[in-house]
This record gives sequence, structure tokens and C-alpha cells, in this order.
Amino acid sequence: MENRLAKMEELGAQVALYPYAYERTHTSEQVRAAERELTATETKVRFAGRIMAKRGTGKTLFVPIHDEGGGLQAYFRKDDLGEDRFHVINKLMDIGDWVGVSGTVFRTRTDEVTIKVEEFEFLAKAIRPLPEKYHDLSLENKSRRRYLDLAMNLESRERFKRRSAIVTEIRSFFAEEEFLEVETPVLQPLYGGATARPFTTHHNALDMTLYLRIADELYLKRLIVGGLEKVYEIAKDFRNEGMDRTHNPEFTMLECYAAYWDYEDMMGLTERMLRRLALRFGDEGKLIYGGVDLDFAQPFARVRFMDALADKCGRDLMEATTDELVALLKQHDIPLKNGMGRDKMLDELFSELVEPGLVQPTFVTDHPKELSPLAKAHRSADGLVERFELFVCGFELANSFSELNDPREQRRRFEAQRALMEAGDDEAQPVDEDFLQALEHGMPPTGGLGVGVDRLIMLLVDSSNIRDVLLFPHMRPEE
RNA sequence: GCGCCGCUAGCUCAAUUGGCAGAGCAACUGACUCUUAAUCAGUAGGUUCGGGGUUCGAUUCCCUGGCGGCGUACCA
Repeated sequence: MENRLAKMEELGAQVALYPYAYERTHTSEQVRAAERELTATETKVRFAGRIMAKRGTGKTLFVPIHDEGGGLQAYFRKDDLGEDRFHVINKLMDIGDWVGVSGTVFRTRTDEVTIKVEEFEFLAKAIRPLPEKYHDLSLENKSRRRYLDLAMNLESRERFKRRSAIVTEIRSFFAEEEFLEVETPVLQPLYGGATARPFTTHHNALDMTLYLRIADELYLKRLIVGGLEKVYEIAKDFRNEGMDRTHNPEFTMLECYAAYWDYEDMMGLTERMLRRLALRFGDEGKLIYGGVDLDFAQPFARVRFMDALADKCGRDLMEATTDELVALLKQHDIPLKNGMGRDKMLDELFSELVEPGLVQPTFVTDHPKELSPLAKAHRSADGLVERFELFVCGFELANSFSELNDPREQRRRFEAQRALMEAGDDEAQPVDEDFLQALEHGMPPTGGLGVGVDRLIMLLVDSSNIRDVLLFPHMRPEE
């Protein structure tokens, strides 16, 4: 750094180190695409990027310059540029500096597309060096200093560009399905729509506690009450819980709601969306995730929650007594927690016995009631709700139900949640009177869906860690 | 939360049983007019994550704190 600052001293008076703009005529991709013509006509191109290496041979110098889509090599000759200008590029410009070069395009003996530089200028001087080029950055530096990861690794850059393309594709899918994209509050006086602990904050002017949303659900349903028939939102949710390779405290959730639909309709939508993404970003609807082949082109498997469980336990657990369930939990070494209800035990058994086996895209349907306080009771099965979860590679990708729209039943479910909360369950949902009031005005039959976008991206770019698909994953402060 | 592993030059990593802290890249000086991880000769660069302890002597052993990775628990 000291050396670089000294170079700036030498340069300072004569050259602008941080100019305001650069008029570039071609990106590296455009130069490559039009190379034949540019070479034939000896067109002068203006190209810009970051210096990634310097290879000098005395009176000439080769400099790889990277731009977003790749890069080009620049060729500097002392004979062409003169002593003083050559000294600037040879001695005063460093790896990491941003530079604009202009000249004609040619190929070297070794077939490398190259710009023969006639003029060049600083676009920005770097006073810290780039990391070493042979080895990958350490995992910590990749996540903590993402700009270096992006500067050094084209694959990383491509991964995040792909993330953006996937989200764009999702938006066009919903546009074609005639859903309206909306925005709902991040700061909420009450949290709800999921079982999770929230982050809290404080509004000074109103002197009140506010919560960062854990889900968009209750606001989107208010819009259905208001007569917007198909709405969706892609938004950050915040959950005050642990972090691991599939969890970040803030994450992106896709939620959508459609009036007059039930969960069967939503299953169709989910399948259409994923198939489309797999066709666009995979190989004919097939994806490889962690070495496992996944097929989204075929109709997704469907299995009822209780049937899948019965399959693993050798008997139907619908009528099982609490004692029998406790025995089953013990048999499979699943820890028993205080206040665990019958349905929670079923859920634990399901997680342990069934989920790991759900590799190909599979809809699990018709869950026990207690676990789903916002879902409508099943039209033909007692004690169950009309709900599905989509599992792929053993993890949950989507969650959906026929939305509960009977305000009296919703109030009873909220009261049950309140009882859980008073019993010490800090993930239970509070009673949302404002939401109940909205329901009392009448919500049409509605299908709802939530999809964890980061996990969907992980699946589509074959990443095993959520950090790899988040530009700035949550990290503890360095000091 | 808990368990295991790690933290050494700007970056990526070495250092035998506790005995002078090293390499490659980056940097600096010099040579070289088509290089591709350019090459060649030389130079400089360290609070070994912080604090404490054991020892004649600690990067190394012990305690403690910080950060990271992996596993595990809850959750999407």
C-alpha cells in the first residue's frame, strides 16, 4: 500500500487518477463477437476493465484486463507509446487498477485476441492489492469480502448473474399467469403468517415496538379480501434463529395467493413454475444437485402425509394414542420436548423417517391440523388440513394450503396459538385482530403458496450452502 | 445453543519431540520487443487472532476470550 501511495504522488500532478466517466465502445464479449470485422477494418475500439496481471518483456507489456463478462488482453509497446507513457503503464499502473484502453484488435502468435494499445488512461487507482491468483480465497474471505470473490472468480460472478436471471424468470412466469406483484410492510406492529421468532425494533416518533416480518401472508390475504384476485410478492423475511448452511437470518420468500383456488390449483401452479425453471436453467427439465439427478419434466410424485408415515411405521398412526407415539419417538431416538402435542410428534416422526427419502420432487399433502393454524380443514378427512409441502433432495422447497377463510374458525385457531404461547412456545403466533377483522368482511376461497427463493436458487445452481447464493450472507463483525 | 477442527507476511499455505518463523503469488530493484500461473537475478516484508499461564525457551503445551469452517439442534 505504501508503494502504491508513492506512485500516486508521482502521478498525481500530471494524470487524473479518478476521472468521471469513460466512453467505451466495446465490451470484451462484443470485441470477441465482432473480432473478424474489427481486425479487417482496423477499427479503433475503446475498452475498459480491471488489470489482473502484468507480463512485461522489456520494451513490451501484456496486460490481461477483465470486464464483467470476461476480459481481453492488452498489448503495450514502448516504440508506439514513447518512453514516458510506457513508464506509466509499466511501472505506475498496478494489478487491481481500473483502466481504459483504446487501439486496434489483433491476434497474437498464440491466438489470443488482443488490443494493441494506442492510448490508455486510469479509471481508478487501487491502493490495496488483489488477492493471489493461483489459489481460491478462503471461505471466510469469499463471504465476508464478496467484492474480492467477484473480482477473482468468474464462476462466482456467473452464479449471481444466474440468480438474477432466475428471479426475472419467476417474475415473467407470474406476469403470464396474470398475478399482480405487490409490496407489503416489512415493519409490522404484529408478526404472523409463520411459526418463528421475530426481530424487534422500535419506532421513536410513535414510541412503539415494531417487528420485522417473518412472512407476508396475512397482508397478502388482506389484499384478497379487498378484491385483488391474484397477488404475489418476492421479499425478504427475517427470522431470529440460528444460521447454518440452509438458513440465513434474512432470506427471500416468494408468496402468492389466488382467489377461487384451492391447494390442488396451487399444486398445479407450483409444478408449472418449477418445470419452467428447470427447462430454462437445467438440461431438458433435469437438474443435477449434489451429484443426484433430479427430474422436473415428469409429473411430480404425490403422497399423503399420513400414508407416507404409515408406510414407514407399518401402521396407520391416525388412531394412535399419545403413549404409542411417545414409544415410536423413543424407538427412533427422537428427543421428546415439553408441550409436544400429538401432531407435533407426528411431524417429528415425519421429518426423521420420511423427509430424507424424498429426493425427486414430491408433493406431501394433507397434514395434521395443529401444525397449520392458517390452513383450511380438509373437506373429507377429519383432523387434517388441505395443505401440501414440496420436497426435493430431502428439504422443503414450498408450502401451500387452501387458506382458512372462516373468521370464527380462524379466531379459534389463533386462541389455540395463544395458549401455546402462554405455555412457553416462543414461536407461536399472536392473535391478529386486524387480520381477523379483514376476514370478517369476507375472503373468497383462496389458495396460497410460499417458496423459499434462496433454496430454490441453491437447487438451480447446485450450491450446497446458502452463503453461496447470497451476495452478502450474515457474518459476525470481524472485531 | 452444543461438539469437533482451524486462525502464521497483502493473499494461499508450511514449520519434525517445545529449540534461530519459511515458500509460492503480490510488492520493490535490475535484465528481456508476441507474453499466457511469462522467465531470470536480487531485495524487503511478521504483535504467529487477543489476554493469561507452564517453561531456561511457546507458532507448538494449558486456561480464557474473539472470529471462521464442519457436524448437530430449532427453523424455510
